[in-house]
Amino acid sequence: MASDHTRSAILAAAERLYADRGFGDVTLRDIVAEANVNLAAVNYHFGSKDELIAELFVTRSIATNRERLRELKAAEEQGGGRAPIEVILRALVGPTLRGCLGPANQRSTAARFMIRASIESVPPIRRIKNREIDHLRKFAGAMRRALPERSEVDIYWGLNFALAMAHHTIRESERLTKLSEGKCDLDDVEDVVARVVSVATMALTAGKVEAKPRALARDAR
Amino acid sequence: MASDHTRSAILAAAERLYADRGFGDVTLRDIVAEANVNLAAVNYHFGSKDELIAELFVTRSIATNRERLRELKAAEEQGGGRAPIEVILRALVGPTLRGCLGPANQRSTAARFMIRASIESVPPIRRIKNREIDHLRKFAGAMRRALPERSEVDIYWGLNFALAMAHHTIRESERLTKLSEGKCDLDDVEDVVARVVSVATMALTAGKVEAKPRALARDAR
DNA sequence: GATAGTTTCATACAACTGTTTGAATTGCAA
DNA sequence: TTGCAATTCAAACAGTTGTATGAAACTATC
Repeated sequence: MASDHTRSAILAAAERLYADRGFGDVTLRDIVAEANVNLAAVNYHFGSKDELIAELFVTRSIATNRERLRELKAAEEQGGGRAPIEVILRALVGPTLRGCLGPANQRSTAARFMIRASIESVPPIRRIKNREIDHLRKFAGAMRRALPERSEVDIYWGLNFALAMAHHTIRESERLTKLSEGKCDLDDVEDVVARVVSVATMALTAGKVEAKPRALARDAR
Repeated sequence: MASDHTRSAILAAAERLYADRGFGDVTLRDIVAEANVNLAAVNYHFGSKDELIAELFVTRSIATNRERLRELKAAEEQGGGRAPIEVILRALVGPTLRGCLGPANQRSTAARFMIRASIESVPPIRRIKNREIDHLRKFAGAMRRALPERSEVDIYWGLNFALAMAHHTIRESERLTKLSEGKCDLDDVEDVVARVVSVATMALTAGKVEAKPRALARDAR
């Protein structure tokens, strides 16, 4: 077992480099140089480059998913098995947005890595993403419970659009800032979350008689 | 000038291969084999691999942009310089969705190539995408004219969300089909367009007194 | 039909990639 | 200390990549 120092030095260096420069032009030699370890160490500790990338991604990925499910479960328990749709959506997109947006200087390496992973989809990561469906199904279930009168198709479309707005905003945050000449403040994460949740909620409840007219959910939770 | 046959054979072969297998694992040697031309032909006719990719992308890209602007202009002229927001949004997302969705067997190579370009963002393509901002500004302008009482920030967010839903749906169409077990019909393109436009419209008009209560815009245009 | 310009071709190049090897070193238990 | 396994290391390997070269084959013009 030993110190494990080399192993974690590689992980840290790889995450940092991938976050900064993307998967495309970071080689194993760059990583080992940054980590101050020998080239062969990567294959010794991880087996292959792809397995290193996969380990980085799954680690961050299950952390996000756990956070999502924690919020969802708390909300459903509090509501006796049925949570308001806004809160479900917030549990879905909140952790990702909070992880990936916010002031750049205080954005964690982990967050920047996940942004990269979302922009440049590299094979080992794509393989893992495909297994995320089961996770999403749990949210679809919660949403169905929250909106029992809504058709399943509409639920899935709402889920799709919610993820769309969250991921696209992360992925294209730079362009949105430039396009809006800074008027859209991507650093105000809670505002972004509120906007996404609000629009997704409208998408899911439009054309229905609402139990109670809701505010924009800007200050929910 | 000569026949230009080699040049277009390379373009066609490259587009086909990139569309099918992605940028990641298609080499120049694959392309020239598919095109039945010599390896050196690519550098002779295009200068470099990146310039070949760029030419493919800009060609398809300006075609889409032209189509978008044509629809936008037609709508604004018909409305005396101000088009309804639904029509503007339809001009924004319609061409892309129509180009990239629909029954797979009748999906053009060009469309499949653009989907790839949207999934795997490779450097030469990323550079071009960054110049797309001017194009989007024209839509932001039209949207401002359509919704003069709306704040600029809201306009940009609405634009962002509209693009988000369209692009994400294209990019993750496979996953949405799987997640919904086929219940979401991605082949019914006009339904997808209507859904995106409808949600984006709600995002842009919510909280305002609407001139007239609108239907879901499913049959607009 | 010679000439000049364009295009094709086989081949080589140079660089870089992830991975493997086998010896050296380290750390720890007996 | 001795012995053994785990780890590190320098070096090489094998493969692939995009690109360059210079001769050959065309093509059209005069």
